[in-house]
Formats: sequence, structure tokens, C-alpha cells
Amino acid sequence: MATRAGRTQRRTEALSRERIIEVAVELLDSAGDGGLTFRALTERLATGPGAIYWHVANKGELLEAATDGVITAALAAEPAEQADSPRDRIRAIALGLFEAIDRHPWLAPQLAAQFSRKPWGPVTPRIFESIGRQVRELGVPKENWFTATSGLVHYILGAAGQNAANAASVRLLRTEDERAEFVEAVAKAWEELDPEEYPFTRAVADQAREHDDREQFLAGIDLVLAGITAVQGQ
Amino acid sequence: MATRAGRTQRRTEALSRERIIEVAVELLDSAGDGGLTFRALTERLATGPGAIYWHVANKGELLEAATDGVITAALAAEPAEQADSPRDRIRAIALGLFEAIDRHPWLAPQLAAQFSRKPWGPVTPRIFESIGRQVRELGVPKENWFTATSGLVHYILGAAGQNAANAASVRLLRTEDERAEFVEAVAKAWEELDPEEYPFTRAVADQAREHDDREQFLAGIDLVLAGITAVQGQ
DNA sequence: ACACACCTGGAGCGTCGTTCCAACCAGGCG
DNA sequence: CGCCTGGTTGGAACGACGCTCCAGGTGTGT
Repeated sequence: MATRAGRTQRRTEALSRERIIEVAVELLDSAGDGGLTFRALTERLATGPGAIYWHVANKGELLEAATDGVITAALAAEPAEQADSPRDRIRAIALGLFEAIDRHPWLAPQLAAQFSRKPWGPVTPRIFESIGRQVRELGVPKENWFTATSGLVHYILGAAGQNAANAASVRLLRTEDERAEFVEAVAKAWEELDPEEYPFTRAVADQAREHDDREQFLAGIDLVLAGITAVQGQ
Repeated sequence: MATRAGRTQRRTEALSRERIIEVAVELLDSAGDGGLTFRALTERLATGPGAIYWHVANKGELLEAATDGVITAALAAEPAEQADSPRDRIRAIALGLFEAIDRHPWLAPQLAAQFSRKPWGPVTPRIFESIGRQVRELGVPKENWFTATSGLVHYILGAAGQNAANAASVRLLRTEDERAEFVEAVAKAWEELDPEEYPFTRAVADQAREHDDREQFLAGIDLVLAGITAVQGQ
């Protein structure tokens, strides 16, 4: 349904599907996962729920559209630095997704849902394709394309989603001091675990305290890439 | 709050925190993410919400407790086959988590939330520790312990979560025929993508059609493990 | 100027998580 | 023996949610 693309575009600034999605993304970004409410939406758009439901079937479709829009933009953005090798291009794509999910933490669960419930939808192939092409150019033999690409995509979405949830909860702490305090508290809690039961976690508490999320993410990408090129030729 | 461990255990089968969590897991398993309702809970336990709220602070705490219980059981279970090397033990732990998440798909988002919002909670260190110990025994130099373990855990949770969401939606299809039909439909949709825009995805549609989820997951583990041992010594 | 298809927003339904509180019941005290 | 007290229980009710319904507005084609 939803005829859309009104043949005559009546008003200068009317209610449109695009405008609704735009505000939905704003609400999700500013108020988190549960921030997208039809009541908040009607208030921001100065309208009623009926008007919104004319443009959008339900909340699920609105979330899908918001996800699609943000992911498409993230994959279309050109990498800041030049990326000459397939390896660098994979790193660039991964970093683009990482940053998109970091800016819009609600993306993580949404992506997981879309990958499974609608693998034929626009998002899944788009991500798979852009990573897969570079895997192919890496010289991976064809019979391993699917395994290598799946592994990479799973790592990217898993790690980025994890980091996003993390960043979202840290972002609620307003001052820089509060954030440092949070990281410190976690590291300390790990250091104070039972030495008998948690020797390893205690030992890496210091590395957890000092790690940088983005570097850690890229180090993981390198790990998987090393695995891909180690297991098979090239 | 919550005196618990009632001094006299009045009835033979009374309401207890343990009983509530048990039923909560049943509800989540049978009815999916949104199946856990205080109304469904009161009905199954033949009581009112007040009684439940006396044992449990709120829905979030109930979800945490359910997650903790299931994960602890999964990590405690002995691997079916003997696992002599650290590599085999990592594969066994990963497979245990994979199967736990497969059986309880609601675990995936819940784990992601707990890892970020409460990294000091019981679940995060427990998973980190059991993987990390084997990473240490793999001979990885100490300065890379955190990176290697994070990479593994991110892959495991990302891939298992993805698979869980997938399996959950497929499980809604009753007959074996319907499931085969679903897989076939996805593969076909991929094959019919625009050849200009999606050459790679079209090329691997066949591999997607024939892949086995569990094997694919383990292949990804091997990929990361190969990366860990390739990047650094051993 | 009339009609009709498109678009709007307010009222309201059913369900959710959660709170409140009157009643209940077992064990200790008079 | 009865009562009293404090740990438990469950029913009623509240506010917020997603969503539906529908009586109207609004503008364009005729």
C-alpha cells in the first residue's frame, strides 16, 4: 500500500514518509531503544497517530525503514583515507559500519532482527555484498567465499553491536569524569574477583581499563583477516 | 530485601524466586521474546502480580536471573567428546554457548545488554574467564590476551546471536518441508538479485543454500583461532 | 462550483509493567 | 488457647504503550 510519491506534492513542508523516518531516527538517537513512541512522534510532528499510520504500516516497518536508510548511508560514504588493497577496503567498510552503529546504537538489535526475519530484505544483501566483494579480491578460493564472508560479517555485527550497547550506556553519563569513573569501576570490579575462580579475568583487567574501543575492534578485524589468509592460499 | 531461604519452608510447593525464574524461562522458550508477561506469569503460577514482585524487583531483574541461570548451566556442562587441546576446549565452549543460545534465542539480546550495562555482573566475567583461560593456554603472549579473547567472544556472541534469531524464525515453520521451502526461497531471492549490483551475493547463493549452521559457526571459530595463532607466536 | 480521492488528528480499545493495599496465615507470646 | 505480628499473597487499579476507527478537512480535476 502507501501510494507515496504524491503526484503533485502539495505543501512546502507537509507530513511525508521521509519526514516521519527522519524524526524517528532523531528520537531513537536521542532517547535510545525505547525512545521511539508513536506518542512522541505525534508530538514532534504536531499531528495524530492516524496521519502517521497512513504513511507507515506499523512500528516494525518504521524501524525497518530507519535501519535501511542509515545503513545505506553508511555503506555509501567514501572512506576518509585511501584504501588501495582489499584488506584496507574491508577495514574501511567495517569501520564505517562500526561508526554507524556507534552513532545509532539501536541499529545493532535491529540489524540482527532483519538479518534473520527478512534475509531477502535490502539490508542483508547490501552488507554481504560489499564485504564479500573484497573477500573475493583477497584471493580466497571460491569454495570458501561464503564461510569467510559470514565469519567477517558475524564478527563485525557482533563486535559493533556489543560496542554500541556499551557506548549507549556510557553516553548516559554526562561528564568525562563520570565516564572515566565507570571504566575504572568495571576494571576494579574485575580486579577484585575471586583469584581462584577468575585468574584470567583479573589478569586482563588492566588491559580492559586501557583499551580503546575502536582499536580493539580493528584488531579483531585483523585477527579474522589473518585467519582467512592463513587457512587458505594467498 | 527478599529474605529468601524461608526459615520454615511452609508449603510443599510454594512460590519461590527459583520457581518464578523457572517458569519465566519456560515462557521465554515457548513464546519467544515477548512471551514473558507478568500476566502470563501470574496465570501459570496461579497467583497475582504482588506475589511475584515480592520475590523479584522488576522484569529486568527477572530477565537477568533467567540469563544467568541458563548461561551458568551451559558453561558447566561437560563437553560430550574429550577435549585435550586448548583449541578443542575453545571449540567445545563455543559450541556449548551456541547450543544454549540456539535453544533459548532470547539469550542473544539479553547477553548483549548484560555485557554492556552490567559488565560487573556474573555473566560477563564467567564467559570471559572460560574462554580466556584457554587463550592463555594456547600460548598467546600476555599483551594480546585481551584482544584475542575479546575477538573470540565477540565472534561467538555475534554469530550465535545471529543464528539464534534465524533459528527462532525458522522454528515457527512447522513442517520440514516448510523449512526447506524457506531456505530455498532465500537462496532463490539472492540468485535473482541484480547481476550488476550484487554479483558476489548471487555467486554464493548456492553455498548459502547448502550450508549447515553449526558447521558454519565452527568454521568461523577456526578462522578466528587461525588468526590468533598466525598473528602471534605458537 | 461540485465531487471525490487523498490526508489528517482526536477519541478510545486492549495490553503492558508496575504499585497499592486489604486480607491471609504460621509461629511466638501472654 | 487465642491473639498478634510480620512475612507473604493476589486483586484492583494506574499510566503509557501500539494501534484502530472514523468524522471530518483539503485541494485538484471537471
